[in-house]
Amino acid sequence: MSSRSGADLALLLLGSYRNLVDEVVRELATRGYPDARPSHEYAIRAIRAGADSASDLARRLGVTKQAAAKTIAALVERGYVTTETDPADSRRKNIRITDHGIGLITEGTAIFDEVRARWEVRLGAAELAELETQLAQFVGDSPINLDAPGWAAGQELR
Amino acid sequence: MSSRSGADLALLLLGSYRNLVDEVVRELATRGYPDARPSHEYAIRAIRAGADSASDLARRLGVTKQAAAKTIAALVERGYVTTETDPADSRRKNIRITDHGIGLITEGTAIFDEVRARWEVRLGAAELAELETQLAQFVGDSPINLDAPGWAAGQELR
DNA sequence: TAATGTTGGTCAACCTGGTTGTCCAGGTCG
DNA sequence: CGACCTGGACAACCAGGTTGACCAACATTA
Repeated sequence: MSSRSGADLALLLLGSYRNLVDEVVRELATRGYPDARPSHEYAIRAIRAGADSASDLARRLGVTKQAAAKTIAALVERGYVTTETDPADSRRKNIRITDHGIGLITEGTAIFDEVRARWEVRLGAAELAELETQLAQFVGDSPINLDAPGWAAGQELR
Repeated sequence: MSSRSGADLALLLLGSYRNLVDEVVRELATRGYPDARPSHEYAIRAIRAGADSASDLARRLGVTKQAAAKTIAALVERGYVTTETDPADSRRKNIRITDHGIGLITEGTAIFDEVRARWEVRLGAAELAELETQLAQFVGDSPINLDAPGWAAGQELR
């Protein structure tokens, strides 16, 4: 017999995610990245991981190339990346991360880890590690590619 | 030292949520509710819990009343609720849940619980319960009202 | 080499689920 | 009565996706 309902579980998962991410976005804003959205972080990470063109990024993010192109446009606009046509293949536009972009994911990573560390204090290291293992099980058998958080958009803070 | 990064933790939480909800939506579709979105479920639940007008629902969901009105319009369109102006206060439009709407949350609840039960089998009842307790801690100290999942929208399955 | 196919990018239109901002009709209260 | 809430609706907008159509550039192969 369940102490909680499945619907509650969903809300708990989503709520935890929102808490974590909101905290990061909020903190990022105070550290000189006021216009950074979660999706920007994920996108820049994917680019750094090797997605050097729009189509590439699209595949890696699991979204259409049009969506990826929009994201890239936003990143360019905010100065996180630059693009220039590939000299070897003039169809491609190579993406390069700027120092500002590097700064964003560096700070982002740090803040994520800080928040996680706070959770660790509250929960205990072993417990948090186990929680992560358990979550990984749920995600692991997923048809969805975890490297593809197209669904990672999130909304603005209220 | 963390075996995982904070950013990974975020993805785990989001991924688990997505898995759970996608499953429910998918199953709901096969049971006669092909156009049901997660937000519909949450909204109907809120209505059932006492939100009998648009402004009411807005407050309960933590969104603007315009957003709530749009949601209600969608629910009406799909036949999950009906509205009629309050005889006592002709500004208000009282919301009533139809049988179809009741069916939706009944089935929805059942499916949520089924999926949770599967997770319980995989993890063990005690472990899942503990996981929920831990998550509740993260959510518990939140400024965000858990009864207000305005951020519960989610996207279409791909 | 020329024809055919594949790939990268872009434009345009649209959808969902939100947001402001403005406005008014209907109640409430002094 | 007039001065204020409050419920609802209209319009415009935004983010982050989606389809669909299309073209230019590279790749392949007869």
